[in-house]
Amino acid sequence: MIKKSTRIRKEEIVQAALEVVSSKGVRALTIAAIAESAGMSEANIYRHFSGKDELYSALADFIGSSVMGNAATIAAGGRKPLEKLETIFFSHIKIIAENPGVPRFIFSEDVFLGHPDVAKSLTLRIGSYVETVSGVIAAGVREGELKPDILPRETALTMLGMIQFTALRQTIGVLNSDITVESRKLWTNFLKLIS
Amino acid sequence: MIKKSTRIRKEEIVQAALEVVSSKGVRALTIAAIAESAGMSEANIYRHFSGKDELYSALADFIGSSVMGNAATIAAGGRKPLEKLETIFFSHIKIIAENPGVPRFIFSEDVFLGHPDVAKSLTLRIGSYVETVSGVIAAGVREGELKPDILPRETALTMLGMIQFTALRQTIGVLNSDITVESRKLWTNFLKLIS
DNA sequence: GCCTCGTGTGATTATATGCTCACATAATAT
DNA sequence: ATATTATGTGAGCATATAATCACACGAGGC
Repeated sequence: MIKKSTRIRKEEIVQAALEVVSSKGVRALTIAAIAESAGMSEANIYRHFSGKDELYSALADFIGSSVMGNAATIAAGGRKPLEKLETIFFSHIKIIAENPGVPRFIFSEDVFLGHPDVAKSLTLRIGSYVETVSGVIAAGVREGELKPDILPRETALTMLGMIQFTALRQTIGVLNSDITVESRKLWTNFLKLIS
Repeated sequence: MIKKSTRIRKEEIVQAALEVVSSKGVRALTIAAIAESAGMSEANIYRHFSGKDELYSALADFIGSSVMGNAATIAAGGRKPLEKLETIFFSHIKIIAENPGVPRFIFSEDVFLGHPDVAKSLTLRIGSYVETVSGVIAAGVREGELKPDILPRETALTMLGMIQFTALRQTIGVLNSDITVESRKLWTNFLKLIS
């Protein structure tokens, strides 16, 4: 029996939870499944998290900070708007491709109908994500890289919808080709739409 | 105690199930919840359906035929492509607004990770839906209503992503304004993107 | 009217799941 | 070295859920 600090164990447990979601879905995110994936007893999960609610919260924080913060960093960079947009798009796709659990968790019913506090925090993050992308698009319009008459917010929502729908299609297995190939086609076409 | 024919009861049960999904999510789609919503005993559900699998199958058929068949009918009509596209968009939004359970069920994990047969049938329907919309867009391009260089399939996916994302945002409560208002803005902007 | 067969139900079972508890043991301070 | 504290675990509890069964009953054919 090996003992580690709570800090380490918490990270391990969150990682294990994310793996479970990626491989078997949010529906299968049971304490037993997490414990098995993390290689420890169920009771030990409760030694580090008060319950499922706190675990969900930690998972949301991890996903939120590591994933959505990414877009903000890119947006704050010094490149041209269109370049930023493309980078945001493909890094988002990459995250989805590597870790299907991320979009599944973020938009899961378990979170939004079962854990209101977590839902609230995720809602805020999604909102700021939309604003970030909207800002980049608005800048692109101002600088003449994009069509002059498009609405930044609605265009941002369209782009995020495109990404989210790709994630969904991947989850349900409708994507026959690779997600990277598919996303490249989608981006090429989106460029024609916005510029 | 009132007795009705199996045919009637089956419809009632499917309706009750859809109501449960709409109000409490797929997660809450338990036999007990359906029984309560339909006003009958749990055991009576099994009198008409062999189990949850058959029930899911019936629900998928109902949604598929009544909802997705709609787009095909519109597409087969005699109007101009752009008009058709707009009609498809707003009737899809209307369905979502009136019955949030529809998109929830169609893209639910419970279906795609728990009921493979149902998933397969839904996958087929989604595919033909994408093709239908793609066809309308292709016609629009040919007739000069839409930009000449856009890709029909990718543009169709973008449009459906926009719809699906709206449904998701409605489900998780990110939509502050009404879904009809939101969808009008999105469509206005989408028109600018494609024409 | 009444007989039969399909329709309806309360009680029950088996299993899964979130969670607790008494107890064991490794790490750490003294 | 020993005591203390935090970490780890098997066993068990309460509840929820899918499914079954014996039995009750109502509608349509005669």
